[in-house]
Amino acid sequence: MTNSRITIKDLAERLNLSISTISRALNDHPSIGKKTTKEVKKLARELGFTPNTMASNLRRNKTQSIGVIVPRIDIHFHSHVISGIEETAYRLGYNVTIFQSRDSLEREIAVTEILQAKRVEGVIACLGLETTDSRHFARFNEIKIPLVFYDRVSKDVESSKVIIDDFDAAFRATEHLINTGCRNIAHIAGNRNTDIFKARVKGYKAALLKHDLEANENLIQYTSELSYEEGATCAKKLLTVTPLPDGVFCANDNTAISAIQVFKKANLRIPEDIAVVGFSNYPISSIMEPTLTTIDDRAFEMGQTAAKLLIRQIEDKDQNIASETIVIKTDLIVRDSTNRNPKG
Amino acid sequence: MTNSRITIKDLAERLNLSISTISRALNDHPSIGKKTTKEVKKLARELGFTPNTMASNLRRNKTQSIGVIVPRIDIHFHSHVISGIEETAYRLGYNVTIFQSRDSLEREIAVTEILQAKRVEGVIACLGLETTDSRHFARFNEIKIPLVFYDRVSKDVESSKVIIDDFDAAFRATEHLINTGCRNIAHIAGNRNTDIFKARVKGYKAALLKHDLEANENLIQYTSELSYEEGATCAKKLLTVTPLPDGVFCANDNTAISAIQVFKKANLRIPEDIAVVGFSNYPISSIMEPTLTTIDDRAFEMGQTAAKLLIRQIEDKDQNIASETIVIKTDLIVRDSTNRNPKG
DNA sequence: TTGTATGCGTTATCAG
DNA sequence: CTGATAACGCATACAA
Repeated sequence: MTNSRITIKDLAERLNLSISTISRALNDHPSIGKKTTKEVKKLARELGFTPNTMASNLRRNKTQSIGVIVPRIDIHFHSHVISGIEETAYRLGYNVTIFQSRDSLEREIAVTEILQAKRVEGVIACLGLETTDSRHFARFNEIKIPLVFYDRVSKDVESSKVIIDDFDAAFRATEHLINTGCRNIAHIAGNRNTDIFKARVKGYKAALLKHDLEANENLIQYTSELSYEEGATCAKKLLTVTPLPDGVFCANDNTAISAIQVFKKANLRIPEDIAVVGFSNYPISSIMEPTLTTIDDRAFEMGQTAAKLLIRQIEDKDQNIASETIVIKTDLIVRDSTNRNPKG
Repeated sequence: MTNSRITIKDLAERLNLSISTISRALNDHPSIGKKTTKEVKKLARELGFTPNTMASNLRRNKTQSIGVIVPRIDIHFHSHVISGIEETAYRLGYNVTIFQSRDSLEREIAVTEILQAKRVEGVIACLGLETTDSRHFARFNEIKIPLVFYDRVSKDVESSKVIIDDFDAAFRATEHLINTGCRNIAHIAGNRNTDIFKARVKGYKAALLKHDLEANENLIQYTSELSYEEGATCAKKLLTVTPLPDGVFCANDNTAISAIQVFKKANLRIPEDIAVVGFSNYPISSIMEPTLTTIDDRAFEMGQTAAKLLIRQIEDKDQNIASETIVIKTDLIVRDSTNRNPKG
C-alpha cells in the first residue's frame, strides 16, 4: 500500500501546507509551531515517509558517507580496522562504503575514481601490496577531500596517518624476553624494505643494546612475507645456531606459531628452553598450546582513530586541514609462551 | 587548481555547447558526433571533471549501491561473506555500504531505516542474535527493495535466502568418521533451538542410522553458543562415557579445537584413539596440531551468491520478484585429525 | 509562524 | 545531430 514514493510534496498536499513547512517541520526547525510539527511527523509516520537522502544530499552538497579502501576485507587485521571505522562512523552519523583493492594497483586506481564520483566526504585507505607509487591518491588533496591512511601509508601524497609504534612494540617485546631471563634472543623478521618491519628490527636491537646484550646478526632471520611456512624454515635454521637461542621475537603471529611447532617437534620446551613472542594477537594465539605472548596491534582502535580523525577533518573543512599522524601504542599480552621464572 | 566543482555546465560554456550535448557526449550517446564526443571528453579529462553521481542518481532514481547488515564485521565468517559480496558487486557495478548491528535489535532496526533513506537498491542481511522478531525487514518488501538473508535468516518476512546445507554437511562429516573406522561417535552440538544446529544434529543421526550405528543420546553434548570453553566442558564429559567415543563430530571449529586439547591432555592420541571433525574451516584448523578435518562453510561463495541473487532481482524489478532460496553445498576438508587407517 | 521561489547537477522529453 | 526546458526531492533565502 504505502510505498516509498511518498515525498514531502505529498505530505504538503495532504495537510494543505507548503513543502517548506513540511521540510522544516521534519527537521525540527524552531520556527515551526509545535502543533504543526507534530501533525507533520504523525502523517509522515502513518504514510511511511522516508526522506530521500539523495535529494537532500544533492541540495546540501553532503553525502554523510566515507569511503574505505582495504587490500582485502577477509584479513583479520583489516576486518578489525573496518569494524572500528564503522562503529565510530555510525555514532557520528556517517556511513561507510567499502572497496577491496585485492592488492591490485589497477583496481586501487579505479576505486579512487569511483570514490570521487560518489562524492564521499572522506577516504580511509590502506595501500595494496602492488602500490609503490600512490599518486592516484593526490587527487583527493586537490579536491579537498580528507584522506587518512592506516598501516601501509603513502609517502607520495600528503595525508593523515594512523600507525602503530612498531619500534616501541618490538622494544617492549624483546625487553620482556630479557626480563623473563632470556639472554640469547633471536628475531624472525619481515621484509627488509618495509618500514614497519625495519622498525621492529630496530626495536629488537635497541632492547638488546639497553641490556648490554650483543645483537648477533645471525640470530636475525629475514623473511619475505612472514608466512607460516617461512616461519618454519627460519625456526629450523635457528636450531642450528650455537648456542641455541633461549628466546625468539617474531614479527608476526604466523611465524611465531610455526616456530613453536618446530621447536616442540625438536623436543624443546616452551617457554623453559625457548620463549617465544609473536606480533598481532591473532585469535589463535590465546587458544594454541602454549598460549602465545604477543603484541596486540590495536586494529579496532586504529579504525576508530582513523574514523574520528577523518570526520574531524571533514567537519572542520574551513580550517587548514593540517595533516596529522597518530601513533597508537600497542599492548604486550603476556601468555604462557614466555611464562617462566626469571633467572639471573 | 582544478577542483571538484566542475560541472557539465562549465564544460558546456567552455565549448559553446549545450549541457544536454555534454551530458550525452559523456555517456557515449550515439546521436552525438564522434568529434564532439571526443572534444568533450578531452576537456573533461583536462579539467578533472568527475560526474556528480548524487545528481545523476536523483535524476535516474538509482543509487547503484546495496546495503549490507552483519552482526559483526570482524568475525571471520562474516568478513569472508562481505568479501564475496563486495567482489561481485564491484564487478556488476554496485558498491556496498556496510553496517554492523553488533547483535543489537535496536541498532538493527535503526539501520534498516537508514538503508531506506539512503535509497539503497537492495539489502543483504544476517540477523543479529537478539533478533527473534524480524518484522522490521518487512518494510523492504512493501517498498519493493529486494532483500536477501544469509546464514541467520528471517522466518517472519518473505525474502530470498542463501544458506548452506547443514544436514548434508553434518551427514558427510559423520559418515567420514564412520568410513575412517569410528563406531562410537559423539557430537558436540549447538543451541537446541537454532535451525542450523538442529539440522546438524539430524545429519549426524542420519549418518549413524544409515550405517546401522546406534544414536546414543548421551553421546550428544549440547552447548548454548559453541564457545571454546563449552567445548572443553563437553569433551571432559565425553571422557567419562564408557565405552570411550572413538570419534567426535563438533558443530564448529572452536569446540573441536578445545576438545582436541582436552583429549591430548588426557593422553589420548588424535586420530588413533579419537578422531575429530570440526565445522567452518577457520584459518587455525590448517595450522593446529593435528590439523583439523572440518567442513568448509563456503563463506566467500555465500557472499558472491547473495550478491548475484540480489542484483539479479534489482535489475529484473518488473518481473515478479520470486523469492529464492539457494542452498550451498559445503566441502569436507580432510586433514590429520581423522587421518587413520580404516579398521573393520 | 508560514509560504514562494530558486537551485543543487543531472537526465530525459521535446523540438528543431 | 544539437538545444531549450522540465523535472528528480529537498533545503533555504527572502517575503509576508
